[in-house]
Amino acid sequence: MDFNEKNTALVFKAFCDENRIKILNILSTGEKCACKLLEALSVTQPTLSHHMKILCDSGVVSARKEGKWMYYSLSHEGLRVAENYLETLKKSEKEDEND
Amino acid sequence: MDFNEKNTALVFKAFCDENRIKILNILSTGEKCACKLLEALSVTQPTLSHHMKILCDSGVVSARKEGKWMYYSLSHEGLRVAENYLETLKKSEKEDEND
DNA sequence: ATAACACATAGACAAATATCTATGTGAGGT
DNA sequence: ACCTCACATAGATATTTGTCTATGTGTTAT
Repeated sequence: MDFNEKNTALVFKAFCDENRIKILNILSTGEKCACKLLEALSVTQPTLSHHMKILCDSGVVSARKEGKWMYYSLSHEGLRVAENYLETLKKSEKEDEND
Repeated sequence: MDFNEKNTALVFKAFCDENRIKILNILSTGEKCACKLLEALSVTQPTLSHHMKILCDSGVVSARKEGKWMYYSLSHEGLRVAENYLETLKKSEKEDEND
């Protein structure tokens, strides 16, 4: 479980933009087509595409192509990386209390 | 538990910069003085100050003044907000499976 | 009171990022 | 083959952000 700072920051890039949070919230209700996300977001299609790339790169979202459509969904493994980091922060603190 | 997108993004700003991750990692071993953080970071003092402000604003770090020194530590409540959001994402997904 | 120290704030600047328009790509339908 | 549709990529631009130098503020020591 090696957390270098750069990678950790990359994972959390997924969560530090308002539009991406909106996207994540929508995906939390299940897999969605890109066109559905586009309807909900008041940005242009290339802008959505840009955010989806960041979300996929961070590992928090996974993509699936079906014909001409792209389907996006939350990645449990990606979410777990973020959760694990937060957990690690808390755990170290507890260990410190024993010093 | 109202998560508006802007606030949620704000909380996660804490985690999406490499230097701030370094700071959080250090704070995970317990409360530290600003000067200790400065030693560890190869940035100038005002830059550190800038990052500490972001971390405090996000709620993930809390500050304490003692004489001329500032002491920073992780805030469990702040971390919990981040954790809760991640948890919410996963939970909604599960609920969706029952549709 | 003055000086020194620890940190914050202001302002400048470069790099990164979010957004757009225009265009490319690849899959289906006619 | 051609067109259309859904999405990606390229490139331009404005905004945001990370960093610096210079300076301000408040605390402690002399």
